[in-house]
Amino acid sequence: MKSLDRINQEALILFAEKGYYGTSLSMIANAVGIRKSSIYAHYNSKDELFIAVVQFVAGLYKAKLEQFFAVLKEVDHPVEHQLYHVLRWYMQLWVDKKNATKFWRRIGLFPPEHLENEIKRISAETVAQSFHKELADIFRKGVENGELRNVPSEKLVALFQILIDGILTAILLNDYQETTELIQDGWHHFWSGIKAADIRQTNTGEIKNV
Amino acid sequence: MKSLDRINQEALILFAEKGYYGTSLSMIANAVGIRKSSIYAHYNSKDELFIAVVQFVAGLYKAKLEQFFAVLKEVDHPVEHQLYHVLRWYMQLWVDKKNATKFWRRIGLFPPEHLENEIKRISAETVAQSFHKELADIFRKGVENGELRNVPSEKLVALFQILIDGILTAILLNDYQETTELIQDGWHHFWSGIKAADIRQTNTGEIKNV
DNA sequence: CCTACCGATCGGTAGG
DNA sequence: CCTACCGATCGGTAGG
Repeated sequence: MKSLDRINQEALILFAEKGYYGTSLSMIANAVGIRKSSIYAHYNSKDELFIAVVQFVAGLYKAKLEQFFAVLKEVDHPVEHQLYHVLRWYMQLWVDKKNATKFWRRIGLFPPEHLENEIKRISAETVAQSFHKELADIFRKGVENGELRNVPSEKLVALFQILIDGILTAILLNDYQETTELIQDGWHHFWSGIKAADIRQTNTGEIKNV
Repeated sequence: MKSLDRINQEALILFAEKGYYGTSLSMIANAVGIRKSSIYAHYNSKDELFIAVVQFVAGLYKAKLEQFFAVLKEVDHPVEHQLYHVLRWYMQLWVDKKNATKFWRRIGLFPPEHLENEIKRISAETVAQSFHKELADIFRKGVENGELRNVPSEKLVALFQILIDGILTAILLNDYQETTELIQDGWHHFWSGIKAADIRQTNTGEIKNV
């Protein structure tokens, strides 16, 4: 693996675990096995390295997101199944990319303030907007075909985001390894609240895997 | 105001905004208007000051929590109203004590690792356990009197916590000033999912204030 | 990618 | 609560 990639990788781990101010360039260099000053062969400042890591994670999420929704759209599942799979996919991302997720959540909630605007811009342009758009499309379809109650899709996206953030917070706070039950229960009750009234409540929560 | 109180107050603001490593003792001293070394008349180390702030916020939350639930138990509201008021009270705490809430969330999700165990111990002993207990009592009552579906109260507490954390994350991420709509929508859908089946869905979301 | 450095700031101490 | 100071480490540079 190239030295630049190793710097980015170790920087991601350390920034995720200790934050921007809790991570020094010496710590990153030590983790890579080089001298601190060698980092400056690749980046002109700590801020530049940090933003590069932000871009790296944003690009990773963008790729995963596009791939997932492309596959999801190929088959014509009911909205109920589509949303459940979005939830499962999102949480699987946490399991697969813990460092990236922890980093992303940290800089989203508590960014170093002199980089806040740039972080929010990158997040919006690379990930947040398209994720929001894909979700809104699914919800709109669900309202149109009668699967969902007639609620504005913007509102449904906001509610779904609350569910996602709530579950992710629980995972981060309690350091869960096993998230399946949490996701299933959370989904079950969320779906009970948004589905059209003519679907029986006793019929929810029995979703099979793809 | 005493100098010690001013140190605690400015430390809380700075730790909340910049975190443990992003806040230096000089910054705190500057904010108070004293010299850095004067802080050592009150605390023996940065860690000691930080933990004192943790204790202060924990004590604040404990007092608010005990007061709120004492009042809540005086009147015999339906579980639906009780839970909605818990949600409203919790979010009002955010509005009233933004610094404390931001600090509390930061140290809960991303504590400085050498203080992680102590922070979690203080949080559990002072706030988290009793909040959990009060919620479980309400849910248990709701299941017993038939207002709620027959779901273990532990599970209902976890779901309610997801709702709270999801809403709080939305507020922190988007810097909302107006949280009323988010809370009402979130509550509406949460309640639709947990209420007993014989209550009509169209009857929810019309909760009055106390 | 290295050695050798820089001024600034860090948490913390001595002594009053 | 102050002045004066400590060694260690910070982000960053010069020069190879």
